[in-house]
Amino acid sequence: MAKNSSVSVSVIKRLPRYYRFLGELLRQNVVRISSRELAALMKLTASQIRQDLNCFGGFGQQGYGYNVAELHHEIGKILGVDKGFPTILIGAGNLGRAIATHINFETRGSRLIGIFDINPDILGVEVAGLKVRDVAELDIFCRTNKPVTAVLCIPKSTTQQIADKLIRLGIRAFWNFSHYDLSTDYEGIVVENVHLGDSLLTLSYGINNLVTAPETEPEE
Amino acid sequence: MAKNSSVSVSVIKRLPRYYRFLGELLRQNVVRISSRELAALMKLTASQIRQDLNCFGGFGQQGYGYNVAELHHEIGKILGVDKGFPTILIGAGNLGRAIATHINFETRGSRLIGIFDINPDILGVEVAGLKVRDVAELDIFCRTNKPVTAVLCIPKSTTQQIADKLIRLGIRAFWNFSHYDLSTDYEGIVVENVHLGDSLLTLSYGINNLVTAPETEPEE
DNA sequence: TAGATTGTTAATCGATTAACAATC
DNA sequence: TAGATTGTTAATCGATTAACAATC
Repeated sequence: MAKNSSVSVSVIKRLPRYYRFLGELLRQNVVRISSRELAALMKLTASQIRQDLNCFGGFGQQGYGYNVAELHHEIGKILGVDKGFPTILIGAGNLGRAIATHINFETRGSRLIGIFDINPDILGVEVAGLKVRDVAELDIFCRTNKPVTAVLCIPKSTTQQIADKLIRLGIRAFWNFSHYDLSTDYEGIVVENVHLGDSLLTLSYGINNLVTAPETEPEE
Repeated sequence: MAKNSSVSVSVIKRLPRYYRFLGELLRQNVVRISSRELAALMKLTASQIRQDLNCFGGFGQQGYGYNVAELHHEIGKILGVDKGFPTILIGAGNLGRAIATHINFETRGSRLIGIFDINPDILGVEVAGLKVRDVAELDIFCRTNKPVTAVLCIPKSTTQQIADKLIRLGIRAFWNFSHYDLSTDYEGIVVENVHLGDSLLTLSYGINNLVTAPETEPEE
């Protein structure tokens, strides 16, 4: 059943996308789908879909395909969508506040239970239904509420130091938006570095190359 | 010189990270660095660094290594960091406003020149030094100012339609934050789909697996 | 049963790593 | 010159795709 030991990260990174597409199909009341049909929809190969799903178990049925509701549910279980891991957010600046209000944590395996900042001007302000607390309260808050995940929306200069402190306080997962590469190989700690700046630069490369070298073969 | 035809996306996605680390070294007044030293710093192999850089040309010198300032500058040129591609942002909700204020477009090849929304309550509000305009003005604005890039911070239901419209208005690049997969194979259009929700779900998977199956080999 | 489609093994492709001759 | 380190070719590794027997 649980074959999920050492599934490659390429596969894991595709799971949320499968989950999204299956959710959409479910909303459209599609009952069953074959790997071929799903592949066409998601612009993948049917082979890849079957390989990916078989890392976790045989969710399909020969001659029939996959039951959409069941597959959606199973992938949700693998991702832990309703685990509601208690989560805190550090840094209630522009980005932090937007993440807190814009992201639907509840449907993505998490539950936002605390927001922290150092800026006195912002303490007590309500964001996403939570009052912004002083980082000085972090110790007592973590001991009491045992958050598992920390969302970091803080300057790169303080990230490593805050991360170390949070690990000592029992945090086991980081969703890191700071411009700092948080090491991904702490024992027993999971890290998602986001890097929006890198994403924009990748786009810039694309534009630059579109304009600079549009013709692969000059015509004369 | 310009060997950059058909560089693999794996390599391209690493360029912004090289650029970041080299920028940091530059700030620390490091003059030269070998692929081995840089590899240790970035947790890559020296081989990979040399392979990656040689997709674009020989920036190093045998027996010496790489000049930090020069390499930083060259990668910046490849990424188009100072091209200042004119950019508009559609959707001035929580996320849109945070992106507008939080991202340093200027140092990442872009220049934010317009922000648009449909919500009458928000029109005219100043965000990142720009007054939020009505999407009804999009046509005239694009004809006048010829933006190249659009940042999409809009609901998934409207994304495809807005993207089609923007392509007709001359937009050639999308930085898409909506929960909709914008097709990545329009001819002559570049797309970066961000999907913060998928990122959070990937983290959730990680936590779920940390807790569910921590021991690879049970001890008895 | 016949048709369809999976689960899974084998073949291919691409990306990463290792090795080393070229050269500063 | 000798030592160091690149640029580049060759070897390895992993991920994707193709093929097909199993089976619903």
